[in-house]
Amino acid sequence: MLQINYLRENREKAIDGLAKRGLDAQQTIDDILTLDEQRRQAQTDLDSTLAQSNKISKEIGELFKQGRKEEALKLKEKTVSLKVRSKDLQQEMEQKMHALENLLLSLPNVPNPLVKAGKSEADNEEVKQVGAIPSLDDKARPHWEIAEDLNLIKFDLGVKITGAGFPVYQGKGARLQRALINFFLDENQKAGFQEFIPPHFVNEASAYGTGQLPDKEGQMYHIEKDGLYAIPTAEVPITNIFRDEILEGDQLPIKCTAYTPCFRREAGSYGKDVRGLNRLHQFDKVEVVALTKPEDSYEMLDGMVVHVEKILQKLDLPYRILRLCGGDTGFTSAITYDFEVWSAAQKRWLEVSSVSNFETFQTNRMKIRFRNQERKTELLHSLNGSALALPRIVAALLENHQTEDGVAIPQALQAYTGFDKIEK
RNA sequence: GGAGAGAUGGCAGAGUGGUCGAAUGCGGUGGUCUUGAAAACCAUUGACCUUCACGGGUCCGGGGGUUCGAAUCCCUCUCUCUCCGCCA
Repeated sequence: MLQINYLRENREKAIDGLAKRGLDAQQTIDDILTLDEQRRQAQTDLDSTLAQSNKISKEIGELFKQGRKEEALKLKEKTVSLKVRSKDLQQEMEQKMHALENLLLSLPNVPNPLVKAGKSEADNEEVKQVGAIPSLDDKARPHWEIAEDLNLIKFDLGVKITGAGFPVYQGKGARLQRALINFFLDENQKAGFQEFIPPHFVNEASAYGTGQLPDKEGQMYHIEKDGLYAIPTAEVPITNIFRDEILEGDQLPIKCTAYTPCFRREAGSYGKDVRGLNRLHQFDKVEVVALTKPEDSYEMLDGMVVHVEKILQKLDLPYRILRLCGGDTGFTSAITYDFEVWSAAQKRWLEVSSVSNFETFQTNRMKIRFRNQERKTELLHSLNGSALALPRIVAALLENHQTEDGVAIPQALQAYTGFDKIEK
């Protein structure tokens, strides 16, 4: 949620910025500013009404104490009109506040100046591409064939037990999964991210905090009886650790990492490009989350980008980095870098990580603050990224590193898998 | 699942209708003293809204109610603890 202060002072900037998302926000922002004005007026009126009635109440108390009952009862009558008035003002203020908040919630984050205007993924900028794209012959097989053939992943078995999009990993396939999780966590830890194991279900307040609710309700699995949601990413529980907290300057920056399974309903995204591991309802991901002072967040963002790059390099996977255009940048993000690895058999890029700076968009709603130099509370910046999402990494590993009779395991991973190749 | 107790400031813990944003202790910060530190002493120390400012307002788990007035009374929800049952 954008800060009302920011909009008061940066009306033009916000309108111009949001235009890069293809959004004409002028009317909404002007409505917000009007409501803000009205809300503050109602607040001031309410405050002075309450001040009057507080004063009278004290006087009544005083009179009763002195035994001057008559005068007290007379004074009581005066409060009647004040009471009515304060109730009205209270209602008016709340109504303005809700209207204002609803409009505020409807606005996405204002993109960073680096972000280019654009409608869709076609307009994303390629920042760099690293690693040679392997030229496999036409015999190159897609990962779902390799996985089934080598008994690594059973898609049908998942359908039997649960449903489509819930694969079963087995044998070396399961071991590879565990190896990758440990490898990622170790790399993140070496880079200074503290490891967490959070709950895999969150309550409503947490889902609102990171912005899954109210909009993306249909994307989460919901356990109605207990009011809980299965997490779509570790970002949700991890960021919520700090909800309503005021941190001291010397605790910053905060860097966390966590492995969790992620659950997504992916409603409406059936059909193309969802075969095999490309899109699942349950998948594994290792996430990194950071909280920084406002002036440090872009340095942190750059550091996180470099960090993810290093991991991909260790896995010998060709990758490219995209800076998403306005239209493709997520609702809550000010700037997002997507990482994609080359899928040798599908002959296309697969997104494996998304690193974003949310600035104060998340922390505003969650009230994640720190005490600045003047000892005043100030909102922190929040960032997160995948380091990394497993399924498409596995897909790329199987496809890119396939051999005549199996799959070769990258050097860096061998200490974790305990084997250097997978054969039939 | 059954029975009971409770939720107050960073923590501990008073407060059962009026001047209580809230005693006291600990902790934090600043200072005095000291070569330095400790101890001691002094001062200070919640968040939010509003105002150019003075000031005003809100917040004692959440929501609602009674009252001129609620941390204090009533209703309701959530959570925590103790005992019993069940259980990885």
